[in-house]
Parts: sequence; structure tokens; C-alpha cells
Amino acid sequence: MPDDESEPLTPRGSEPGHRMTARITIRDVAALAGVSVTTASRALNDVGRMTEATRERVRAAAGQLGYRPNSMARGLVRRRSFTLGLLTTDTYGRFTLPIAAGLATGMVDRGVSVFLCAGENDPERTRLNLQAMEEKCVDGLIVAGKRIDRALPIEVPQQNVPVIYVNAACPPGAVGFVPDDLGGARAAVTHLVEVGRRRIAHLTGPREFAATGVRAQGWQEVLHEHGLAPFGHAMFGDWSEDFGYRTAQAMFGPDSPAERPDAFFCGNDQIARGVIDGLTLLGLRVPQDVSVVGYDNWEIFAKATRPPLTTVDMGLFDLGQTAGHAMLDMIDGKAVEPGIVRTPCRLVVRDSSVPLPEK
Amino acid sequence: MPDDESEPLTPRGSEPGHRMTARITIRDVAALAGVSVTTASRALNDVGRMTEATRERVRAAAGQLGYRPNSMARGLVRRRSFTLGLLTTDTYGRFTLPIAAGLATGMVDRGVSVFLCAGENDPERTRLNLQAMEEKCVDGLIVAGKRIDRALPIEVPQQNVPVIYVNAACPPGAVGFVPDDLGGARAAVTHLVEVGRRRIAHLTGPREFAATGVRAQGWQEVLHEHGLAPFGHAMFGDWSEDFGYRTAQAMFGPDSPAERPDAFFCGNDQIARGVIDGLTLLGLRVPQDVSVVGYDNWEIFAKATRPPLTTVDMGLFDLGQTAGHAMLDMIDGKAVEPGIVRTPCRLVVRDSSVPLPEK
DNA sequence: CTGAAAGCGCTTACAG
DNA sequence: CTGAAAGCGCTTACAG
Repeated sequence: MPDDESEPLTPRGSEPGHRMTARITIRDVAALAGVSVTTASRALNDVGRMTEATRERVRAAAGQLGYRPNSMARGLVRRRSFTLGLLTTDTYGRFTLPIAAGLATGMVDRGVSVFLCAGENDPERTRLNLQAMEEKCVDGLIVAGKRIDRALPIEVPQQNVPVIYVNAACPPGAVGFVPDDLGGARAAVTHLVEVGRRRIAHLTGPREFAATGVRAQGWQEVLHEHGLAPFGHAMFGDWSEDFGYRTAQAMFGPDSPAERPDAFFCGNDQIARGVIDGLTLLGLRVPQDVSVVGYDNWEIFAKATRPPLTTVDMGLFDLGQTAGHAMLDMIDGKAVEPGIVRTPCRLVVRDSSVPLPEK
Repeated sequence: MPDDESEPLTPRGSEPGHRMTARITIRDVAALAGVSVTTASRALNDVGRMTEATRERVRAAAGQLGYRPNSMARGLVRRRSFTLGLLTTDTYGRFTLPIAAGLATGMVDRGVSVFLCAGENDPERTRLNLQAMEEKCVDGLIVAGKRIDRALPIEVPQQNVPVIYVNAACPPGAVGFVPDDLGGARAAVTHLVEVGRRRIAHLTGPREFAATGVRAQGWQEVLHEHGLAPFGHAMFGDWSEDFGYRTAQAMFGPDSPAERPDAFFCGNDQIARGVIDGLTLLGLRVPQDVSVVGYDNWEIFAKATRPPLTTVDMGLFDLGQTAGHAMLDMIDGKAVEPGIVRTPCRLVVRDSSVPLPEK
């Protein structure tokens, strides 16, 4: 019965390749349920009023046939593709990957899929990607970067589509999400103070990064609030292990000044790792002699240091998810406050900072 | 003139949010060029025969209006969405990320976009992802894993869509791509032999990984071909720094056997890093006393070791790109040989293995 | 060489 | 409560 439809005009099954078997359409479902296509559509979308029996019959038919709505057809009429584009130049993936995973995971629960656009820092490719997103009619665009003070080299020309910036500079009036670096730094330094450290040095990335300034500020704030002085100035270097290594060796080596820190708060996990390696090679013990705290919770680093590293997790997975939900709101026309939202960071305590005995 | 169309029946601009301005359609282009929609379509797609002047006029109109074809509409009739789904459980991203970047980059040049499905190892999410891909009518599915001997916990039920497995086990009769581990290992060991090493040990991951067996085989083969004996048995441990560190310390520490290797070929960069750290802490010099070669060319590790690490690059970016092009062929109905294709690895020489003086 | 018309698989006023 | 019909933006036989 359900299969006695007249043959479709375009030949099915004649397409190239694979064992093609005609896709189940809503007409098949309607036929099997003995209702019109209109009713089938309404039943499946849970709209309109009808007897529960009818609705249930349609659902059963859909289930039995393994019906999957064709989202291209639906998108065409609803003017919604249920897709998002994720644009990034961070091929490295350190920051973008957890964001992307959080975004995609959060979206699939809402029936929305995410296009991955790997920018590759190539302007021509970026243009191609943007064009592809326009043709695919994405409902929104997420632009993800690797530093909060730089806009991506991406001119978003789409005027019909909401845009959210993540972990990147965001134009005035736009909406953006970045990790709360001040809070993260404060949590790290507060922890060091609480475990009894008093001479806390700060080693971080280049001064040009907005994040380094903010984190240094958090370091100073917390120390002042506890009546402590920062140990020297914040030291701006680069994000490398080598910087941490060299600095630790210089501060604790044979010719180093008498005044030495009892803790390092580092701007990322690589620097922290270099510090630990440098100290270890000089025979110092972490954390007994010196506590070390990193930033990023990049587990492959943080868990492999000897000892494992206490560090700040920026919650990038959640950040991606949060941005996705905000995007859904924008798409639905709900008002979303423009401006930058700072999402929480959390301290992950491991062995490199374990509390000293209280007395 | 181009704008004197009668108002569309569905109100435009009344959708939620953003400054909506009606999207340019092929009708607009046709109107501006003074041709029928049929002709406009043919001109834009470079099909059919018409005077070059007409074609050019249509192109100009499209350019002037900034026309972008709606790929949902096109997909509906062509039964092609020009999208691919990338399924993975590797949230970690170490392997999948370069593959994804290569795939997406290669595809955008051909007008194909890639959906990112983060499996999260959650079967229910995987099911949702698969369902989403089916509704989105992807033209193909790429299933990417992190080890070549494990199938993903993904039952691909789609019968209408070609599937390619990347860096994962692949069912009989399917097509898969994996890095050529034998070749990679051979390149690494050949290099060590060529720089004068004779007692080459092999430290690698767990025995259960197919990759470790293949790489160990490459190690043995090359040594035999040069009339050398392997230095002991291949040592199977885990993929961690700690394993390399402990082993190096055991083999070179105070109570170690007299017979010592002059080189380590390691199954990944983390092990290699542990080896280097262990040796360094014992006062040995890399590469003067012992050469070390890693595997993966995970730059964040390979470049940060002291000294920088010679290692095998699996060419995952290219692997992703290659898989994508194969997928396009399958979609086009071209015959693609089933079975596993091994894609080339290449040795990246840095300082941890520099040649000894010949004599 | 060019165009009117049908149709892809849905949704949604509109009319019973 | 239910259905026939129009339409989303394209492509493609079919007919001049």
C-alpha cells in the first residue's frame, strides 16, 4: 500500500555510484499514515491542532519508514538553514579546537550543524570560505581567534547574518565572548597566597597581548588586597618554554640576586613548564621550594610536567557552547546585549603548588 | 528597472532580527540581464550553448548585484548538497585537527563545505550527529579516528552516502587512508644509521596499537638491511613522556647495564621528549652522546625540546586533503579502489640527531 | 540560441 | 480538525 505511488518523473536510482535507494519523503509518510502532506508536516512539527490519534499515526509512520526531513527543502521555505559557520585562522587549534568542540556539541542538540572554515591565514581562502557560507545560507557566523586584542583579517560582508566574535577583538556594537582573564589571574594568585606564598613573581607573554596586561593586573590587585607587594615587575617575554627556562635559571642560578621568589605565576603552561625544568635542573624542589602555577590547562603540558601543574582553565569548551546559544538567540530575533561578555575561568589545582604546612 | 518586480507574496524583511534585505535571486539577475531565468541559470553554470555576449551579460549582471546562488535550492534539485560530514571522537584534536584543516581547505576550493561533528564519545550524541548529517543531506561522510586499528563506535547507517575512513580501522570493502607508518619508521631509522649510529633502541607505545607493531617492524627491517642488530627488543610502554623519562634513566643511570644504545627511535614525540629530559638530567649530551628521533612532528613538543627534535611528520594535513579529493571522486561516481591507502610520511631533521663527524 | 513549465521536498496561509 | 494549492530558489527536460 504505501509503495503504490506512481513512479517519480525524474528517474531515481540512476545517479552515480553507491546503492541508491529513493529517500523517504514526507509524501511517503503521509501516504502510509493516510493523511495529507499538510497534516503530516504539521504533525511532525508539532504545530496546528489535530486529534492526538492522527498526530500519533503520522509519527508512527515516520518512525516506521525511518523518515528524515530534508533540511534543504525545509530551509528553503523557512529561510533558515539550521547551520552555522565557524571561521578561524587558528590552524594551530590550541584555542579554537575546544571552542569548536563545545560549539558543535552544543548545537547538535538543537538540530544545528557547524561548518568548519579553516582560514589558513590566506585572504583568498578566507574570501572563498565567506562566499561558501553565504551560498550555504548559514544562519550565523562565529569568528574565532587566538587573542582577544586582534581582529581577524576577515571582513564579514554578509549583511543578513548575525556574527559573534569569540576569543578575538570585536568591532563596536558587535557581540563577543572572551575568557575572564582578570578572574583567572586572580584565582591563581589568591591560591598562591592562600598556600602561604609571599614573594610571587609573574612571568608572562609579550606586552602587546591584551591578555598579559589584564593578567598582570589581576596579579597586582590580589597581592595589594592581601597587603603584599608584587615580587618585582611583571616580566614580559614570549610564550615559550625557553623563556620560562632561561628566567628561572637566571633568577636562581649561581650569579642570581639574593632576593628570590617563592612562587611563579606564569602566563601560560609552556612558560610554567620551562620554569619547572629550569628549577629542577638547579636542584630546586617544586613545590617545596618554589610553587609554580600556569595558565591554559593545556593538559598535554600540564599533566606531563614533573610535578603536574596547577593551572587556570579558560573553559573554552563552555565558551564555545555559550557563544552558540547566544547565536541561537540572535537568530531567533531575541535581543542580545552588544559588547563583550567575559566567561569564567577556573583554577585546576595539581601538585606544583600544594599547600605548605600552615606553620 | 531591475527592482520593479511585484511584491513577493511572503513578506520579506519581516523576519526576526538584523537588517534584513531581500537576498538577490537568479530572477533578479535574469531581469537585469534581460533574459529568462533558464538562460541566466545556464549562463552562470557554463552549460548549454548561447552567444558569448549573452553569457557575458548575465555574468556582469550577477557580478553587479553580488549574486550568490542559494545552495539549498540548487541542492534540492541537483540532489547534491555540496557538503561533507566529518565525524570524529578525537576531541583531543591532536590528530583530527590537521586532518580537518586539510580537508576543509581542500574542499573549499571545490565549493564543498565540511560539517564538524564532535562525537564526544557519547553514543547518543553520535546518533544525533549522524541524524543531523542525514537531514542535511551530506554528499559524503569522513570518519576520522586516532588509531589505525580501531573502528570508531559509529555505526554508519546511511546507505546512500559514500564513506571514507581516515586514521581508523575500516570495514572490509570500504576505502580508508592512513599514514604509511612503515615508511615513516624506515625513514627515521635509515637516518640514524646514516649519521653513524649503530646501537639503535626503540621505545614506543602499547603493543595493542597496530602502529607500534608496524613501526617496530620498520626499525628491524632497516637495521637488518644494513647488517645491524636491533638494540634489544622493542620496548612497548605507553605514549607518555614519563615512560621515555624513566626508561632513559634506567638505561643510563648508575645501575644500568654496561651495554648502552647510541640512539633512540621513539614512537612519539612525547616519549622522545621524556628521553631527552632523562638523558639531560644524567649529564648526557643529545645528540653528541645519544641521538633521539621522535614521531608525529607535533611542533609544540618537537620544537621545544632542548635540542629541537628530529621527528617523523605524518602529513596529516595532506592526508585530509587527499581523502577529500577521493571523496569527491566517489561522489561523482568515479570508481575508487576499495582498501587502505597509505600516505607518505616524511622525516623532519632537527638538532637531536645531527650527524657525527664521519671519522 | 532561448524560454515556459515542471519539479526538487518541504511549509504555510487560505479555505473549508 | 483537515486538505488543496502556492511558493521557497533553483535546474533541466522539452519545445520552439
